[in-house]
Order: sequence, then C-alpha cells, then structure tokens
Amino acid sequence: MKTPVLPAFPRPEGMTTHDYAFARLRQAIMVGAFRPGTSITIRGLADALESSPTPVREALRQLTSIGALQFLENRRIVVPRITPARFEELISLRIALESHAARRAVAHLSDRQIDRIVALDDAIETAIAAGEKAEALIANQEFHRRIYMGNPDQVAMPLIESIWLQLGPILGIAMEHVAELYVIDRHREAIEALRRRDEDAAAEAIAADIREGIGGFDHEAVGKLLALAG
Amino acid sequence: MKTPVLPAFPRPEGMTTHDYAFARLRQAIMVGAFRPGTSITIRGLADALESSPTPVREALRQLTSIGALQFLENRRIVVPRITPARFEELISLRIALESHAARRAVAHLSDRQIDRIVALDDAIETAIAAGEKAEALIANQEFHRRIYMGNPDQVAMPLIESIWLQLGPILGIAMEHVAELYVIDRHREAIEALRRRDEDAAAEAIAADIREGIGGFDHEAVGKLLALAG
DNA sequence: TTTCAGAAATTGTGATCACAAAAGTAGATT
DNA sequence: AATCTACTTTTGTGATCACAATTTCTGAAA
Repeated sequence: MKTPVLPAFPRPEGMTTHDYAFARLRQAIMVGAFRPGTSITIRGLADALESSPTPVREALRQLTSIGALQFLENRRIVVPRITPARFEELISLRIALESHAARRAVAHLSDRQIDRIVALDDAIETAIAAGEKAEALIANQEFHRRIYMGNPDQVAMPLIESIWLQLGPILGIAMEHVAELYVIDRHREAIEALRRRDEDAAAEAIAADIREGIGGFDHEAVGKLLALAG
Repeated sequence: MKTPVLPAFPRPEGMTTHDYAFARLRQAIMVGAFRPGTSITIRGLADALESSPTPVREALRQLTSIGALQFLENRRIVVPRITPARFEELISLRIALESHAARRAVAHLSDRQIDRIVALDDAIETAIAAGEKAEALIANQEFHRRIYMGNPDQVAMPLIESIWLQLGPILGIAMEHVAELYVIDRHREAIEALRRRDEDAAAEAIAADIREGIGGFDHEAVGKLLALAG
C-alpha cells in the first residue's frame, strides 16, 4: 500500500511545519481516511507536504506515542491493524473513560455551555439528514469533546482522543460499508442529564451512546469489516 | 532552572539513539527525577547523551504527546506544573483507568502469573524495609503493570503510564519530604481477589490502593508540597 | 514456472548547518 | 537605583547529506 492522499487542511500562519504535519495527519486518521495496515513513508509525506523529513518524522513519532501509528521492527511505519478482541477492548475503555469524563464535567457546565452543546447536536442531525457522514462524525466528536472540556482541570481528553485515533481506521471502513449512520439518540438523554446536573445519568447516557453506537458492532461484524478492508 | 542530571540507564545495543533518549527521559520523569517547572533544552540533552539535536528533539516531542513534557508558546520545553485541582483529576482518572484495567485482566491471569505478581509485592516490601524509596516505587509500578498486562488485548496500559508520567514530578517531591513510604497494603487484598477471579473485588482493591496511597494527599497537602518545590 | 542470488532503489537514522526568534547581558540614560 | 536600548548568546526549527538496513527489481539457474 502506498502513502494515502491526505484530506485538505488549511495551514494557520505561524504554525510550525512539524505542528502542521502532525495536525493534518492526526485529523486524517481520526476521521477514518486511512485503512488499517496502510504503510506510510517519511519522504512520501514530506513531499506531499512540500517539506523535509525532519519535521515529518517528528510528527510521525508523536502519532505513534498516542497509538495512531506504529513503527514496526523493520522500521516500517503503518496504521495499526485491529482485531475484534482489540476493538472490544477499545470500546470498553472508551466507555470507562468518557463516562468518567462526563461525570466530572457535569458540575462545571453552565447553562450557556449546555446551549452550545445542544447546537452541536442539531448540527449532527443536519449532517446525517444530508447524508454527510464525515461531517456528522466530526460534529459528533465535537459534541463529546465539548461536554468533557467543560471541566477546566480536565486531564482525560488527550487519552480519549487517543482512543478515537485508534478507532479511526475501522470507523472509516464502517462508514464506507454502512448504508447510513443510524445514530441511536442518547444525546438528548445526555443533555437532559446535564441540565439536571445529574452526574450518574450523564455518565450513563454517554456510556449508552457509545455502547449502542460504534460499540454496537459485535465480534463478528468487526471481523467482516476487517475482511472487507483486506 | 537548568537541564537536570539524568539517572544512569544502560543502553541496549541495537537501540536507536532516539529510542534511547526517549526511554531514558521517560524513566527519569516517571520516577520523579525532575521537578515541576524544570526546563529542558534540546542541545543540553544532546550533549548529555553525546548525540545530536535531531533524535533528542524527536524524543522530547514524543514525551509531550503523552503529557510528560510541555512545549510552551515561546518554544521553551518544561516539565508541566501541577495544581491541586489537576492533581485531583489525575488521581480520579488513575482510579477509573486502573480499576477498569484490573477488572479486564482478572479472567486472563493464570495462577502462575499471579505467583509472579505476589513475588513483586514481596519485592516492594523488601525495598520499603530497606528504605529504598526509588526501588519501592519502581517495584510498585511493576506490580500494577503486571496485573493489567495479563489481559493480552489490553489497550489501557499506555494511557495509565501517561498518568504515571504526569504524576511523576510531584511524586519526586513527595518522596523527598515524606519520612518514609507508608504503603497501606491493599496489595494483599488485590491478590486475593485475583486468586478468586473476583473482578469487582480486584477493581475495588486497586481503587482503594490508589485512593489510600498517593491519592491520600488532599488539596492542602499537595499545595504544600508544590510550595516546597518552588 | 519457480527459486534464488546479486544489483539497484527505497527508506529510516542521525549529524550538521544556516536561520530566526527568544532570552540574557551590558552599558548608558534618567 | 531603576529603566531602557543595543548587542551577544542561547535555543528551537527545518533542510540537507551521508550511511546502513531493508525492500524491490532483475536475470540466471534449476
């Protein structure tokens, strides 16, 4: 497999080459632009980004630290492959982390912040109705992120995003092979819990949202998806 | 503050310069060798390791990805400072992550593996009795790691170690200012739970171990420790 | 057709250098 | 003594190059 094409990504001025490479790759992996097993080369990326190996290598190294990429023994760089068992572990960890983060955020969220979260949920439904899967996915991530980030001393978000990155590749496959995203809407439930400042209910709503969403794929379904991807 | 002295660390042959720098720094931070706020320079480290900026910069970048270091706006590299609130978040996240990991490991641990874990617990007590704080700390980490790693598809360990790294600096301060490590021994309790294959009890024992160990520092105690460190 | 050895191309690694930004220093001015 | 300015030093950034390991390609032999 060759180095895949990167989705466009505007470069903010003042951003270092390294940071740009990192942000762009990270985004690409998180939204499922890469297949599991895809191999990546430093020089290939450097050419694509019109830069040189040094900053690109740093970006790739950072991505391996957070589980988004993998340096093999033979020094090849690949998007990690997923097994059904590993998938299950990731989902159960996601539930543990995110219900924890939701619980710890409840007390900090103002009504104004909750309003913005509601707006994001509307954006998700708009995107789904329009059949824009990628947009819906990004909006969904933003919905979750906005909740957890309500906690100002929050330290779980980077870990949660690490899990999202590890799920990205299989998510990309799922998006291609599933006719439409049928999002079981636990979001309303979560929002109601936030408004009531009910920590237990918020944590449970988030857990259910994950469990019934991407977590809904069972052992067999994941196996089929992976087989489809080669 | 200057770049601090690194604890010795033998370099396995065949290990790349980058990997060596990463492993050595990581270890140093995890065992509390650095104070919060300590600044680090690429060239300083390169000299200390008798190498060049390129591999060192990669190592530092990786360490920032897992929260062990921080690149400031002005491009300075520092060991992150901790606030009491952040400390509390880290502890509560540690409890959530590790009790989850313990629970998911129980079913996979063989009696033989549990025996080895018991041996590690003995090593901890030996180190404590001898007043060797650093050794006790490392053995304690190894005790926890060995439990969680029993799960072959485990994905939580890197995240847990990320938390350990973020707690490392304050742990170093605590070790200097606490007369002796008084480890409330929930380890026996955890081991018993493992032997009974009791997931709930194992998770709870680990949670209690953390809560009554490093988690025992309250808001005020953490503030004092940080004040001592400047 | 398959297999295997050797050449060629590709790729990660790490040292070096030029550059720009930031920090630190020294001296003059108020 | 305090403050500001100009100069020097330090520091992160990124491009380049040589090197070694790996992979890929090529062609001959079975």
